[in-house]
Amino acid sequence: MITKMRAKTKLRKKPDKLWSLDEISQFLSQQGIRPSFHRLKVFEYLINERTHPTADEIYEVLKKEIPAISRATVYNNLRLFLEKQIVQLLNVEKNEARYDATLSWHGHFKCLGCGQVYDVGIESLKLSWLDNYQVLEKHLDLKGLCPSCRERNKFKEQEGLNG
Amino acid sequence: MITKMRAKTKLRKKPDKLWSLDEISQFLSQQGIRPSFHRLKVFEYLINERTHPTADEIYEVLKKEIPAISRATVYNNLRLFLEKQIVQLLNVEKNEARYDATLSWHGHFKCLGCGQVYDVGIESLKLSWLDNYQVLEKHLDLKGLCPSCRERNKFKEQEGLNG
DNA sequence: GTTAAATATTATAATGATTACAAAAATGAG
DNA sequence: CTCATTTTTGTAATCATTATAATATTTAAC
Ligand SMILES: [Mn+2]
Ligand SMILES: [Mn+2]
Ligand SMILES: [Zn+2]
Ligand SMILES: [Zn+2]
Repeated sequence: MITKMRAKTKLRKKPDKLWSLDEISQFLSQQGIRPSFHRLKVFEYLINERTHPTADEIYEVLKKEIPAISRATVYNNLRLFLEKQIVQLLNVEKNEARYDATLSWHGHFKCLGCGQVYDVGIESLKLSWLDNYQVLEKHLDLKGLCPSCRERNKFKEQEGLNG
Repeated sequence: MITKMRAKTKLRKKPDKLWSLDEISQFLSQQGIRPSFHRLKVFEYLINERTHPTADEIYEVLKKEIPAISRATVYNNLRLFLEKQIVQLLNVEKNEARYDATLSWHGHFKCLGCGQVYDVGIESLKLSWLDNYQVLEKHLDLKGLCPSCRERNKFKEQEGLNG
């Protein structure tokens, strides 16, 4: 009964403690990025929601609180974050750039049913013959169906087995 | 002297034997795809060159031999190949769809210097918590510098170590 | 606190890869 | 050969993103 701790964890999880605007402001300053208001809000969304949003998703959400915000501002700031290397760009799906403020090495799973992008823990990865290659970026991208979408599609799945 | 066979292999390799148009025609027919001439040539390029080309690269090459060919035809046939699942789509780089007729599980390395896309062998990959998820696609995409581009950039690399 | 320079934001135009569309050409069964 | 189906073509449309130039805001100097 003592072993088997750590229950099975959800793949995408909000951070335990949300970042305050003050903390974000400090962090951006440390990184040599001036903490303008819109900029703070874009980063806040990335770091506190962790939903791997597209630029447009961020724009649509922020527009509710800041009706004057421009789509270009969101794109501009995301580009800046990429240059400064405080967020990473995900290309799980073509024509759908998504952004992630988590930089530690992990993979992504996109559900083709609901469209959500989940984090995937990577326990080990062994590659052949990369001596002398300088690896600057690594991306592991999976696609498929999450448990609930799979449940909803059970019928089709079984159909596939026969047909 | 008997051990240590198999010298270090290049990451991207042309197939040992090129496919003839006849063999390709047969293969497409088997897959329920009618082997029109342009279609054959597009697939021939993918299967015999193995350079992970973009649609436009294929178009530019085929145009030399078939001046009347249309860019739309290349796109149409690539889309058909994807639907029929005889090629896979690579999203290593955003806004740069590349196509690969090798379907076995392997990763890709794109050199940021010369732009070439190499195959990477995957010896093992262990993921956490994907029970109940149905994985339909897996992509491992790396970016960096290949040995020769790295050599050419040695100066900059060392600069980075100091500055 | 005014002023001037630097930076950020905005609205809109431009880009570029891909797709949609409709007409023309090629193919194939009968 | 003839008609129906498929393929190809050329062009227009789409859509995410970037470029541009004007306006607004922030910062630092005086
Ligand atoms: Mn992530
Ligand atoms: Mn490959
Ligand atoms: Zn789902
Ligand atoms: Zn290179």
